[in-house]
Amino acid sequence: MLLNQRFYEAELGRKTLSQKGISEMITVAIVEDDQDIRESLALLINGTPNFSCVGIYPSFEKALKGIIREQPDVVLMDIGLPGVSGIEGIKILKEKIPEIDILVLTIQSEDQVVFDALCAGACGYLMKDTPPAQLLDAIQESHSGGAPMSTRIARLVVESFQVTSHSNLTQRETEVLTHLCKGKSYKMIADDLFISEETVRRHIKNIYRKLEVHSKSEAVAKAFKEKLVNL
Amino acid sequence: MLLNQRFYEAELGRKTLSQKGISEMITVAIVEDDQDIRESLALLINGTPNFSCVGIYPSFEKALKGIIREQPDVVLMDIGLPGVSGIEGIKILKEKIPEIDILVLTIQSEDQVVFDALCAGACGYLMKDTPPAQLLDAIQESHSGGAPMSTRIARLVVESFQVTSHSNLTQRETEVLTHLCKGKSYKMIADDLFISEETVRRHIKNIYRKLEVHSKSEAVAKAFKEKLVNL
DNA sequence: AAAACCATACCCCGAATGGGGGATTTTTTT
DNA sequence: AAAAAAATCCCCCATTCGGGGTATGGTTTT
Repeated sequence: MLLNQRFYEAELGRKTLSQKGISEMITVAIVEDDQDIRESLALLINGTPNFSCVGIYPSFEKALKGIIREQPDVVLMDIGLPGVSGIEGIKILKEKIPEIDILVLTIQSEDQVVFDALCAGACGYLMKDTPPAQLLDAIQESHSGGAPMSTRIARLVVESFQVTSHSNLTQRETEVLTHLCKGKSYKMIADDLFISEETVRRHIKNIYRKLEVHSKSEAVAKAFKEKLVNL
Repeated sequence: MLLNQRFYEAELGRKTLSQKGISEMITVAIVEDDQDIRESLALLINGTPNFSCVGIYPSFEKALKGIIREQPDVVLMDIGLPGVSGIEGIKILKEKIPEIDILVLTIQSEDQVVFDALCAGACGYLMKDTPPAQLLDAIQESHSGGAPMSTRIARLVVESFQVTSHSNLTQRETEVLTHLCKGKSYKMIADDLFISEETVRRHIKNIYRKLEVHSKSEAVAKAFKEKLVNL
């Protein structure tokens, strides 16, 4: 059977890791609404040396109490849960147990979901098609202070740092916007750029038109969100 | 000279393979000022099937022309380079060849350097103590659209998404600040929170005092930079 | 050469903002 | 129960800001 086949391969992989000297017992809790996946995961974890599943739950509501009691090292959390969403669950859990490592394991890969999960406090993000051996590695990695992510997710996260967004602002306008983002007033910007306050006003008018905003705070907010400036 | 010899061989190798139409070959360039490391890396890469080193350079200045000519798939880049820094180099390279994957390989692990490198356009960040096998995996991973990072770096990156900073703002003040960060006016905030504009004004006065700022744009800027709000 | 764009600068005016007071009620902490 | 903190509301006033014009000189594109 395919499932058992996977487990077997995974365990082979783990043996290799064991030989490398990784020998701490890692306790894991699972929050996953699909029964098959949930139980497969539990089998995988309990069937692997140095891994122990200390709780399997079909929803966050049912998980919270047990997780607080068991204090597992790592929680495998689905996102698309009934009732309290995985994202909300992560927030709540991290508030109760700040040092816990929450590893998202889901089929959802929309950018916003990924970022929401990480903002909420997840330490890693894996797609459900992750092979068993890699999943075990990822749990280990989470517990070792890492942040395992599926290939595409990792790139997504890294690219979020890059200022890609080319607005249609001119160089001077970008310069003025940068000063706005430092909280400067018209007058201060004028002094910094050695131009008249009226010119600053003119640039800002154009910036507002191009960004479709109507105030400094809105412009600053947009600049930060869309990474229009290099501070 | 050894360097030229290797370089020559590398180039020959690549051309031959290209002619044969073998496309899974990953071409790599190395920018690293330490000669020992540089040559070890080249040996490792050239000694591995499907990897080919198509240029090794001791500085960015010496690398730029060759990299543009060779168009390698992946560049292994040190940060602490003489002359043009690795960070600057990444920016320049990504501007010239946007699709190139730049993998930082360095001993520096200060948070700011890591973020600077990623902002500049690096697709991954490895410490120099990465074992050879993992380094090769990381190069492969970079080329497959991933973002390989050393354990600690990955966690650092993921944690950067989390709103850790607990300011001394009250709940209501944080709420008001959140609305400011959406670019709302006093009046709009008052309407949203069902309180008078005067109360909004009062909250904002207190926010300014606590954040030590004197305008909306400054407050918004600080809120974004220190992740005081959950947008 | 004409047109378009950019950076510069000025005027007017009403609305929004920031800083200074003071005050009451509710909630939380001690 | 008392004290402290938080949230609510009000007034005054000078400054800043946002939107509406207009204009000139320089560059770039067409």
